[in-house]
Amino acid sequence: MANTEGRILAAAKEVFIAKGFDGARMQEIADIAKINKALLHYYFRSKDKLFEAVFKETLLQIGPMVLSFVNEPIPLEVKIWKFVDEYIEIIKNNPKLPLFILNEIHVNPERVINFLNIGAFLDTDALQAQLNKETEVLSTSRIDVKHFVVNILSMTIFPFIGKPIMQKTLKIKEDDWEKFLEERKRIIPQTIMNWIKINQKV
Amino acid sequence: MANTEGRILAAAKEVFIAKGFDGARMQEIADIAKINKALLHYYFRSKDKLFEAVFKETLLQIGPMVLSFVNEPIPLEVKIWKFVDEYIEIIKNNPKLPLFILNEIHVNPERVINFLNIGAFLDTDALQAQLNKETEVLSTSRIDVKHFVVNILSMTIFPFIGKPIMQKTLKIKEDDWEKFLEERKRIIPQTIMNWIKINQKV
DNA sequence: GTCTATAAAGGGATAGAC
DNA sequence: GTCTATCCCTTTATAGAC
Repeated sequence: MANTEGRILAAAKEVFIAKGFDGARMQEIADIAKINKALLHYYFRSKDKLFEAVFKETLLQIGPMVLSFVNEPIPLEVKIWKFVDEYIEIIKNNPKLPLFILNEIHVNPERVINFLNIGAFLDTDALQAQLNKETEVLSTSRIDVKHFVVNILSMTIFPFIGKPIMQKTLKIKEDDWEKFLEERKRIIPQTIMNWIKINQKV
Repeated sequence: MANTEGRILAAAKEVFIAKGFDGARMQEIADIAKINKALLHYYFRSKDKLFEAVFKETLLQIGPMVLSFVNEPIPLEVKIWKFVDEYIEIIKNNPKLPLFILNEIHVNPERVINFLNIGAFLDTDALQAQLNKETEVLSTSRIDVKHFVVNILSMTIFPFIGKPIMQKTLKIKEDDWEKFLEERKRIIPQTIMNWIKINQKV
């Protein structure tokens, strides 16, 4: 059967993301990987080590992919559209990932803190410079790069994290969720650009 | 000593929020409440029942408080400012609450699904009507209430959920966090209002 | 109501055969 | 590499004294 280590990692990823570290059971991971518990420990010494492998792999997979072009010299508006579009597509394929990562950081910072250097490089100074150039052209007041980044990330990621509540509160049926996400690809850049464009000079 | 049940609930809330249901230990709750494990089971039959009590109480406490004025007939811009301001203040006092609630919904929907009716009433139709009136006056194209609500909630709540990553990526020191939140009280309404104001008619 | 002691089950980890 | 059997610690839950 196809390589065991790969199957274990895939199964572990599935269970850890669905249940979190504390809720995950080695037995369930073994069952899904179609092996027994003992073999888990043969490949990865402990639950901690297995989690570490999964978490590291996940961050390496998702981190750089997204931010690769953020530091590149392309027009601001294009950058925003591209970022939102790509990010939503990626998370659509891994909708539970953001909450999983954020929650593990929360409940056990010590366990994951070592890997947080891996993803998420962002040249804030360069981005702030690009923002300054943009607002200069538009003759509007400056935009703080911190709030710029937080606004975009928030509006892009939060709908996935809060999906059940969003669906309930706003009466979005599961069939309409995909359409809703497509709308957001348009709405988010629009919201950001409009914010920048009429930000009155004081 | 002050009423035991209250101390248990307070201790349980603290531990459940910090560690999640799966990570929480009855022993730790007992220690913090300065009683022994047996007494926990005397007051609340099981860990599940105790969690249920805590979760329900938490939702009841936070849900209606926030949305009480959202359905009221006050000007849109005032409503936005007030909402963001009050919401940020409330979460500042319970910064771990949003992630806790969202994660519990995620890892165990069955356990919490019954209580989700409690909070979060929102008259979306009325709010959509108010938005329509606003864009009519401004002669801009209509705003979808779904994205309106999601945008505001996202930008308000997400910074708390992603605090460690925000701090790291954007180099916000702990001392500056409070200031950062104060800035957001101004930035979020501004972002939303600007979005509405120059949303071009097609 | 509150305690100590202990049962009962769960779950991570290991030994040892093949 | 893979399995079965089992160890042993942790954790929830209960029994029973005071």
